[in-house]
Amino acid sequence: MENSGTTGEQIRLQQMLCFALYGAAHAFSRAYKPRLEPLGLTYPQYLVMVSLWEKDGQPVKALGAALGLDSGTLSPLLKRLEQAGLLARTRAKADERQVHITLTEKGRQLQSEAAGITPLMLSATGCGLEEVADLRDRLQDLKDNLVRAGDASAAEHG
Amino acid sequence: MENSGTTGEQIRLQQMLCFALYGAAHAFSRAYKPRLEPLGLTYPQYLVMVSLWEKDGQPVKALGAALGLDSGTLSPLLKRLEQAGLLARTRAKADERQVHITLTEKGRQLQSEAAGITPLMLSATGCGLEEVADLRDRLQDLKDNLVRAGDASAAEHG
DNA sequence: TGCAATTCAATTGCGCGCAATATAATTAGA
DNA sequence: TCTAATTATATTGCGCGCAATTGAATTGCA
Repeated sequence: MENSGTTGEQIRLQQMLCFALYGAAHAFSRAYKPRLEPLGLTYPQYLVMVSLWEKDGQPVKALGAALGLDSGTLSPLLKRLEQAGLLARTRAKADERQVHITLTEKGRQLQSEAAGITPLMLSATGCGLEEVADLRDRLQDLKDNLVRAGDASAAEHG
Repeated sequence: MENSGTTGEQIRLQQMLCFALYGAAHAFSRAYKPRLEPLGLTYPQYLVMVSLWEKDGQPVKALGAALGLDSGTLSPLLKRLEQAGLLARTRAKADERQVHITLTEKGRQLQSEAAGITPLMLSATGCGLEEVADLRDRLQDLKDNLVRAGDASAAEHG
């Protein structure tokens, strides 16, 4: 378990990895907030924009796979970014089920406005580059393990 | 910043610590879900119960401080747990502004039903005990740094 | 003592995050 | 070819998470 104590011990919030993760994730979101507010973005919207700056023209499905989100989350979020004039949603001609997300000029320009955020956030972590990279890699492995464990137990039970 | 690349490089989602954290936190919540469903708890509700199992009779304020949540989140959540018969909310006689949260017998009994979850989650992480403890401590430090940075910049700007 | 400032909890409003469902387009198979 | 299954996206409903506001109780200070 995530409780690193002996079997039978009382679980303590402060001992739980999941709670440390929960708190750190929220802390990140709160730390980003005042930096993203001038850009008119929420933190999840910022992650979507980062994904689009990296690869423009993705269909919703691919964006969802990159971000780990489904259409129930992305559809309304993308609608808000479209309303804000940052992107366009266009039905693919080849397959009309797909909607491709394309940045507008305004959406592309936002990248340079956001460029200053990353160094500010790095300094807010109080960590060095290798420390950040190491933590990131550990968290990616942890996530992969949790997902795999979920898949395995789902497979067992039908 | 959290991007460990050279200055001026394109930010990539997969390089960002904040995104790894975001994904791992969601993965934890998803992994807990099938284990908590039989108990009728959501993941945040489970964290509240863990806090109450550890220390019963806390006022809402103290619970919020322990969990990093405010009354806007806790009030409705606690109301649901009360409806489920797991806890009671009682106005403190000494200070009628405070509401103390006390577990019911059913709420206390749920602890033993939940006892099996922790070892299952530990194995789902695919990590050893020291690895889990180390990651937890790093995340707690990271959170503290992010909170401090936020406090500092808030103090600067009034 | 009396009144302003503070504190605690609840409420409102909005944006995720996700399960479940709906709808439309495409593919696969009899 | 005609239909059943699958796929992509959107919608609905509910529970967080948080800012802003409200209302009531308490504290502090003149």
